[in-house]
Amino acid sequence: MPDSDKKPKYYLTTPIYYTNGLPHIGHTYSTIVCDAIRRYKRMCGFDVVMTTGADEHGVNVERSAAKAGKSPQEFSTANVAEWRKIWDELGIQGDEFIRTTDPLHARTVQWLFKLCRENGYVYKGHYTGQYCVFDNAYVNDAKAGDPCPDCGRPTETVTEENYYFKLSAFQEPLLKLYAAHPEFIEPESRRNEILSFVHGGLRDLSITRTSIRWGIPVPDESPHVFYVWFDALTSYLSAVGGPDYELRGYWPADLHLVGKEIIRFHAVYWPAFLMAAGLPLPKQIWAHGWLLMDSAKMSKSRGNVVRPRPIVSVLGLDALRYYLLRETVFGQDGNFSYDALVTRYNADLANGLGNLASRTLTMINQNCGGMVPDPGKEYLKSEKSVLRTASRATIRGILGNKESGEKGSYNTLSFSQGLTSIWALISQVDAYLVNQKPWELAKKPEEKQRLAEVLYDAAETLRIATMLAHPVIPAATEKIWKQLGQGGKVGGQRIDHLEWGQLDPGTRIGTVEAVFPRADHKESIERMEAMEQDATKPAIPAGAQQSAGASPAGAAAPATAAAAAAPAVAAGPVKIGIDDFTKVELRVGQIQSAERIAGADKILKLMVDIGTEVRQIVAGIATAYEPDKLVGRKVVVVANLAPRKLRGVESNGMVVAASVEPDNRPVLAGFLEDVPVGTRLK
RNA sequence: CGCGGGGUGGAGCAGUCUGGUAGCUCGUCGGGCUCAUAACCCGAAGGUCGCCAGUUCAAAUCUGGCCCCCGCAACCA
Repeated sequence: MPDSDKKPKYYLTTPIYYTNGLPHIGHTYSTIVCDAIRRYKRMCGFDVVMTTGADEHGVNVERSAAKAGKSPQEFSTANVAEWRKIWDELGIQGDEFIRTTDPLHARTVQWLFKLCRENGYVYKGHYTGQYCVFDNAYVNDAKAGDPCPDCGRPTETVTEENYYFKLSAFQEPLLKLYAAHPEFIEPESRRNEILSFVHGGLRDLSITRTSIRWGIPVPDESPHVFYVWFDALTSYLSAVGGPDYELRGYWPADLHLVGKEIIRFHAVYWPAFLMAAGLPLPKQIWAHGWLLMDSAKMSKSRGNVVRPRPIVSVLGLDALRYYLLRETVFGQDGNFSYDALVTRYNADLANGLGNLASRTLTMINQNCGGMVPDPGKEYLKSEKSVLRTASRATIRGILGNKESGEKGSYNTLSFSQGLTSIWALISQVDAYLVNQKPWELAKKPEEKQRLAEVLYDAAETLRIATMLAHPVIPAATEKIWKQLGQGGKVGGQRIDHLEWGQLDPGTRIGTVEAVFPRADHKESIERMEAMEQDATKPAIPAGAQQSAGASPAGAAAPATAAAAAAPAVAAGPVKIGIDDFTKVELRVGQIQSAERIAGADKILKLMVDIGTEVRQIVAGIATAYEPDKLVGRKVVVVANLAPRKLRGVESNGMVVAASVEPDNRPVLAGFLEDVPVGTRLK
């Protein structure tokens, strides 16, 4: 209502995700962190808008769509629907969901381009690179004559006309920006990285393509289409009104939360585009680290991808949220393992907060007639309660202190620190209860006053912990709030007005029930793993990446299009006919010599006698075999493989080896009987 | 000298910017309590903070050198 006009505005964004596959734990991490910040800011009285979205353009989508026999638009729409459904299940209420196929977004991109161009920061140029005609894509870093890494066909040197953005003109302005606003890039390590990158000089950026069709057209420049980053980054502006952003009043964004792999685009390109267009700059870019899989435990069950659904259905949404925000120091890389997840759940949520709520409220029910006891005005005013002092310190540590200028851990996104302090407070209440023994006080009528004091202290501290934890574990805290007999929603409270003593004596307690039932450690893990496997096997929409080896150990590498050059691996194993197999010429070869290649530690240069000739073959077996020990050994060779240069050395064939988990250690294929060199396998 | 992140009690981590008591969670052992979700509380064992040198009254923390591990990239046709 008119209220929202008065509230200060706060705008934060998740990256927009490349929707070629389904969200995994990494995407979930970024998004949940944003959601927690959003809830916190709401509780501080801000009019908050949080956006997330989908980056739908690019060659990979185009290709996956073709494979699925759909138009890119259809294909992408289906994926986006699935993403939205999952965010919905995860209780992420993004206020805006931006799609790059949205007409408003297209207009915004074109508008931004026009502004940059009018201001003289766009010029026409040429891009020359190695192009694979079959795959319809440029091959990065390939030299003339190199084959395509995807399909092995030769690439062609292609020159295409495109528009360049004069990024080079922004080196000084950017450095000035970073100097004037040290908080612009967080954390510090990332800021240093960007600083040195920009100091090293900036090259102009090609921002359009004529080789791609699935993208936003450049106005009046027919075959030109905008290239990923110019398109994707602009979505942050389109999400809050595009060219008419001033009407909505949310731009500039207060916070762009991104993964560390895409910090450069957000901290360098994006502000440069905006400066060129004369638009206001976002206030802060925060790069979080990656969530790495506990490889030893996960990889044996192949595929390192962990998805949110199984976790949520076994332990609940709050368990996942709590784990993600508590377990890793925000900004650094963290580990994910089911084992740690369940341990955290039981130790902190079930035994900690859940149990405290249960014991406190039960005692009030049993001894105080189900109403918050009244310790009397005098006690409430006095400084006697140790929990009062402790609570105040915790509140202050998390929310900060205006007078002293302390920021508070939530304000610096130090969620793990904030949560640690809340749980330390919870532990103090547990200790307090054991010391004060309210169950004994209850037996002595003369201790009635003391009993009221103790239980009031416990309940009030519980209330404070509940409010403080709410941004991170919204569902459970709402339940406890209700059990405490509090009106309204916790989420609707003003956390910045939180102080000791706001719990009214006489409040009737609600029904007490376990908020976080204890989980059986082993069984929970088994259930989650089983569900993960089930979900991975059958029909995930085409193009979903279920690969074992694709992105780094299933890491949280959300990213927008360009960063996620992840190969769109097609569906499951396809059966081939015998004729396909006979195309492969397998022969017995004998290694005549083997040597290391300078500067390469994984591959060996082999000379292999295959009967008709001696071939030079490069094999990736250096980590498992000593060169000298290979000489004379008989191996299986793919003899008709197209030549390929590896580390500058030409390889004419391939030595067949098993790739043994967990490290894909190569083990050479061979024969028990002696076989003449050159014999064909079929 | 390709880029980056690490090496802190059995495991996983904080602390390092702003030198001065090495902290947390889990696990182990012993004890207590019984209101509570077999929970909670107390205590104990366990660390030359990767190695070497330097600065300093004082170094996990600052400086220099070295070793090792992990991502990315290049090199697993």
